[in-house]
Amino acid sequence: MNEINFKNDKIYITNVKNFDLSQTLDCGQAFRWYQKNNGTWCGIAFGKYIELFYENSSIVITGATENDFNNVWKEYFDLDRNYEQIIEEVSQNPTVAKAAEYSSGIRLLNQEPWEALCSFIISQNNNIPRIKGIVERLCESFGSKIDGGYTFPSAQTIAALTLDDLAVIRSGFRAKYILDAAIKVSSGEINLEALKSTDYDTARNILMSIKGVGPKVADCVLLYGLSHKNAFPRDVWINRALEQMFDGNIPDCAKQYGGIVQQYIFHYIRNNQ
DNA sequence: TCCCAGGCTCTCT
DNA sequence: AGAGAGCATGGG
Repeated sequence: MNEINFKNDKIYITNVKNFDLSQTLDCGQAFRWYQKNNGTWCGIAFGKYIELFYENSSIVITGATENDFNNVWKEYFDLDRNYEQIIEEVSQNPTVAKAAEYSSGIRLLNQEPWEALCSFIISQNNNIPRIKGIVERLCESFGSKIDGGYTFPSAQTIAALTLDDLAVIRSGFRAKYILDAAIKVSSGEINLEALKSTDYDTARNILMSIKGVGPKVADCVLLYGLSHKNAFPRDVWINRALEQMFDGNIPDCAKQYGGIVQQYIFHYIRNNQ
């Protein structure tokens, strides 16, 4: 099991398995992490900015207090989940084993529900570099300035805007979807937190009542923002992979940890044609 | 330049 | 219920 040490304003994660910074922060599950020239990863979540890097085979976090770590980052980086055991289980399928081996450093981030919803609405019919650009403009335009960058704007903040206001982020036809989501969430019509403990089918249908949210975006929100690890988002890449590697069917071993298997396959196919 | 992107809505059968 | 066009924008 990994051990955590707090020393000189740094947090050391040692003996952690299945946690590769590049794989985890740049695999298309979150859009606000970037790497400096010196290799350090930087990003903002839950209104807080941190940096991460390697030091003597440990992962080091700077910019976070011990309370931040215990209340936010430990859960965000899914540090209590045993990925080694999950990989062992799903590797009963040799094709999944290949994808899991290739992607074994990915941890599923537990992101803020509203950020996940907004980000994956933006993701539809879009490419990852451009998604990042739109999300960044959204934060710079409407988030709060903190050391290191801008926070992700709240649903309340977005709900108060007009389509003209949103034109600056250049999200195209998705702007009206972002607005509808913001209104439904900020008004309380949809309680995202509550959907964490709502059964998968019901939560998925509620999310799909938002304009611009279909099966795929709903599954991404469930998986990345609402702790439903069985959700299995199917995008063009996954459909391509399922066709090429699994005869078009989701492998049986993906029932319990569907989303984690999905992420392994997604990362594998994107980096191997 | 042209194709396509972590899809969805709307319309027409 | 299922198929297909259209959608805003810009990265590669």
